[in-house]
Amino acid sequence: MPDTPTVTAHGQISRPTPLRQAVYEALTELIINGSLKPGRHLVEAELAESLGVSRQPIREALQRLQTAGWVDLRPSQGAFVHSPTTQECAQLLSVRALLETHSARGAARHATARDVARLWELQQTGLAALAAGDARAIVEANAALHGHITLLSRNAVLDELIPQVDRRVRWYYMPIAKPRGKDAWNEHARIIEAIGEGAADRAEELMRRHTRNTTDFYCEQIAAVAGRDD
Amino acid sequence: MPDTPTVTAHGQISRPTPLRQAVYEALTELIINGSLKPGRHLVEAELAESLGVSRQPIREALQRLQTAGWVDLRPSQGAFVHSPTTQECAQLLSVRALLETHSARGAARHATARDVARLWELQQTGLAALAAGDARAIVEANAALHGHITLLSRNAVLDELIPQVDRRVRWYYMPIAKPRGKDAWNEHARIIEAIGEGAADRAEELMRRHTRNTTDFYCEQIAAVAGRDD
DNA sequence: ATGCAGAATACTGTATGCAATCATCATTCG
DNA sequence: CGAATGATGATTGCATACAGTATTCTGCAT
Repeated sequence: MPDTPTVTAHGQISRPTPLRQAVYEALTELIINGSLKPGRHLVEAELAESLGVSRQPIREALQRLQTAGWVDLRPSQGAFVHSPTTQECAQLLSVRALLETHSARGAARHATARDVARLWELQQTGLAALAAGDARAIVEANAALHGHITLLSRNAVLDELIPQVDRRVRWYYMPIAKPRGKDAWNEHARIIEAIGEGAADRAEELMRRHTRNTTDFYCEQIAAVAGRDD
Repeated sequence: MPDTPTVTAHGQISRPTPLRQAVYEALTELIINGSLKPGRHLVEAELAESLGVSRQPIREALQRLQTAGWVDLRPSQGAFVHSPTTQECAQLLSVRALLETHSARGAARHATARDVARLWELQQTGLAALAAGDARAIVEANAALHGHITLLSRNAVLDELIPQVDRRVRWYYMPIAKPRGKDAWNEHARIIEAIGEGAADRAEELMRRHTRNTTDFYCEQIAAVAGRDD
């Protein structure tokens, strides 16, 4: 994909994409897909050369990666890919549950018919991915759906905070996406219905249960795995 | 104060503080105390000169300031001090309520006697500031108390997220700190009691009411002011 | 063999310079 | 007289160079 100016879907004019942004996206991708493993020392000069840019945009991207929780930045030592603990994953999921529950309520209050139609489209995408058994596509569709619900909540603060939590959850979520899949997408359907009817309380409660189910499922899976090698 | 390595109170060895950190703190201070007003264009070269450093640390600090919500960073145009809308303040307060409620529950479950004693100390500091009528000190003590509760929740994710929300709330909160004061600190006392007894449910509920009261109070005040000049 | 001291190396932190981009203002044409 | 257009100055984005610090390796004494 060339870095020439492009036009977004909304007809917005595109400012030339800063390199630091491209670097940020490239690095998150490398971390998510496992090319850069947790704990690995990220040397600025290496990254700069392999991505074909200077150290400056690398440094700026690393700053953002730190606040997003992808890397740990230790003074005069450099950047290290963040190593998640199972404890942290559980905390991340529980915080996500809080925030998304709140956003479901907001979505139910603000969504238009058009918005809801879009949610059903995303739901279809997810079901297709589930049928195809593509874990990566499932996780992506899941993130897209949840992200759109957040958008519909019309809450700028949530919209800023949730991605920070959610993208990381997405990372940890990958291994359990398939087994959890069927139930999760049934729950999605009922949440969308509630949003479509503007039933704020019901949407909130359904989302609360949905995220709690996901959290529980995750913890069980982890416990099962931990039991094997402890 | 020289920047030679010193030893902190916890016996930790202090890595030399990067300039970007100092710049970050200096700029937040300037924004909070009003020297840099919302909407103002922050020119890198100006800041660099006035702080006596080069543009590089300034740029890195601006990156962090953006993710923390203090400034808006528009590509190839530079940084602008974020202009909060009343709507955004309300959203910020409601999200803070969610997160702090959750952290109060965690604190009640994990706090030791020593931790609780520390909370009472902070409470005393707050009462003293209240008696002195020093709005700035009140806000600071309030932030310190809430921050310590978050710490006690032993939840790394909350500990990372709440400051992002809380520091901004602190900013908006300044004007209403005094009138809200008395009630707020009474509520604090009961929350601390609940934490001391390890009563998670009660601590959670008290915190929920406390943050809701604060939110309501803020909205009323804003409405009153808006009524005047609309 | 083991622990320690010191030098060498590698990396980060900071400063500076140059090119690309944007906003502003004067100018010209309808 | 107003609007479109081109030139100019200011500012950001990126690259490179240098200084300070941490880590590692080697050699030596115990």
